[in-house]
Amino acid sequence: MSLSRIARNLDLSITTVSRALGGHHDVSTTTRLRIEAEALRIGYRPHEGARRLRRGKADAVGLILPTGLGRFDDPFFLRLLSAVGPALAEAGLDLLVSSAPPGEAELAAYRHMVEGRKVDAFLLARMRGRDPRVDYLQNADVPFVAHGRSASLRPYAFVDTDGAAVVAQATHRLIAFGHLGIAFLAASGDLSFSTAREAGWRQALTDAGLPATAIFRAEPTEAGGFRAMHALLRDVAPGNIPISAVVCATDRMAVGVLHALAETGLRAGRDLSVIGFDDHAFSSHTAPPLTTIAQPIEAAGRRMVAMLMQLLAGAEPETLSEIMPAHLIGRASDGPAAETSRIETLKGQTL
Amino acid sequence: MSLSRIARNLDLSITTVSRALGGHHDVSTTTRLRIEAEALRIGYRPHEGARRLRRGKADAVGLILPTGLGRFDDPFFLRLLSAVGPALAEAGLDLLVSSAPPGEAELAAYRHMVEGRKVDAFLLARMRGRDPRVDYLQNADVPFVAHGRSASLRPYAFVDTDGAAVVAQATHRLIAFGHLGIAFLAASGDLSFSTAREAGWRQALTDAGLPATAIFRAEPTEAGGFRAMHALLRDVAPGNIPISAVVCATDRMAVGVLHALAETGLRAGRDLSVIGFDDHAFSSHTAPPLTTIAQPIEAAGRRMVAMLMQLLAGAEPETLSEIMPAHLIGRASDGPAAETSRIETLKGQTL
DNA sequence: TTTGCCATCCGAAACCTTTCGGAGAGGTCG
DNA sequence: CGACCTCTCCGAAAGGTTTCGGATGGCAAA
Repeated sequence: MSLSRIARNLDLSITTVSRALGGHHDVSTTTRLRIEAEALRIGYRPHEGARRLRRGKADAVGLILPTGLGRFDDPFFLRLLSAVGPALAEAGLDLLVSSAPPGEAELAAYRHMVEGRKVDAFLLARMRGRDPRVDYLQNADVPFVAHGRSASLRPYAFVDTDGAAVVAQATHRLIAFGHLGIAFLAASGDLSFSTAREAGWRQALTDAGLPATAIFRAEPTEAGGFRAMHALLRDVAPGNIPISAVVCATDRMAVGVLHALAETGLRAGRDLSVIGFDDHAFSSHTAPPLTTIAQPIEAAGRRMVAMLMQLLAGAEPETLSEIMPAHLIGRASDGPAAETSRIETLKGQTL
Repeated sequence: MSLSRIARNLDLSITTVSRALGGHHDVSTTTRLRIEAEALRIGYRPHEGARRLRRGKADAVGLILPTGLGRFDDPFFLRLLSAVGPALAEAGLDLLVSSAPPGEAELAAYRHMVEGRKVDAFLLARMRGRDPRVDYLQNADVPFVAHGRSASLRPYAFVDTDGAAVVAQATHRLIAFGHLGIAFLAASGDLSFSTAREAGWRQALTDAGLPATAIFRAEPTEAGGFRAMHALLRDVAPGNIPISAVVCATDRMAVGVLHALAETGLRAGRDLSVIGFDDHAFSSHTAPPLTTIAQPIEAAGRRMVAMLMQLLAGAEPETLSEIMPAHLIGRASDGPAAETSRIETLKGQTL
């Protein structure tokens, strides 16, 4: 099971066995062959732990899932994991996963991995506007690649989706449909993906000379979307909804919005247009099927791993960044604004 | 940063420092205090890798996510991870995650972790009827705890949901509603959770003297449920559906079924009753809100970790098992069978 | 013959921890 | 005074790997 065992069996030194198996040049072909045969015979596998101790590297990367309030379900992370796992494995790196709610516990989880030298680097997901994880890791001089941007003094390596551009595109689609009161349902919690998407919505409205005032925010879950839309509908006289379309920061929120509409007897896609973001598996099976935006999560995960390898090979973080395009998928939850709806909209612009 | 550094600074031996920090008794209080102060001063943290090498343990457990065909979204795994992560961390164990599609690649992933001595044990999820992972791990003598049961010669430690009992209960609810043609939509792929749930459905029908013939199967995804229901409706004359209710193996499938119904103009809960399983976050926001079954995933995850600790402490696998109850949540996707539907049902029993 | 070079091999240290088996000092007891 | 015990401490080995700095022997060039 160990180098010493092979060395003993073959009456060679441990050094020679190590160098033979390591593919170094100063071992004769005959010896190398003998060693390889013996290694195969006894089923030798290097002891990763010993190797890592000696090399001073953990050969592992950490990923700490930001648990939400209450239940934690977001398909985003699973899709990221399923792409990142194999890519990392291929590079010979282990993936250490933990989870913690943002806050002190989260930083403690990072510290735990860093101080125990369990990982060489991190993968960060779901960036926040001002992200304490970035500060900590930069200070501790631990390399990392993030999915998403956040405000930070020093640049870092990241992959991001061009949320602003594609949401602007989606908003223009609504404008072309004749909508005038187009709201944005933002995610609470200073999440940068939401900020970027909101900027796209704002830009599109401004470009069209429309006011970007109808913004409301909620937890980025189905329940959050439901509650927000429900509150909006409740506070307003029936038939007098101040908006005719809503762009949601996530598909999950859009599902909640759809539900709130259905409950009030409003038809999504006709009485009110709804657009989501993510194109999760359920999004093509809602009622009506959700018009949404597909972002390349799996590709982003693989790209993040590739960047991590470069970082570990000594590349400078500021040279590593990529913004990936997302694309709109038109389904049935949006459509032309009804005449009445247009009129109501003009009346009730303030929200 | 290391014991030797403390020892050097204090002019003591490494042994003494190790024993002081390890809480052994043969160190004088004075020395212990000096050592602790110095450790604090230089910010000493034991090197996990070195400790593990010496102790011959990895202090880590593996979890390999069974990637599905195509996209991999199932909220189940995320909920499991978010419970398992903190529980493991508290026990001082790391969680190594990877992902692989069932088959040769999956076994290779397990072998990779076992042979590289990266983990001491595994957590298994989504058991299959005849599960090669169980055989491999039992042969390799690696401890593990599974979520779900599977056919195996030797017993193993597991936590499972009592899917049969609760699905029987759900089926009885449908029977009480007057349904006579109650179908089961099973998950393809020899998944044991589906088999158990199917058994519950069968049992309830048999108890009620109803034939349990209407079973069809599909991928356990929204698309799978949609396609299956769509095919069923397409092959049948309108108004002549041979069933009036369908119990789905998972919520995701139920969402697909709901979609297929909506597309055909059928009203779930009135024309056809639908019951799911899992109570995922989106399930209370479908149209109509889904009647489903909540299973304690987070509690199961914590229980699995507790069992794992016992296993690592030397407990015998056959002494470790727990079957957890699940409970029905009545919402709006099921209801009394319509008169016509009852009649049609009697006509079209064969499916 | 000396010198130098190449190919092949190896001892020992290092990575950091834990632990076995003492050792020395001081006290107690007969 | 010697035997024995307790308290406190430590050297060295072990865990498995990598790697620095040689060492040996053979052979060709000078």
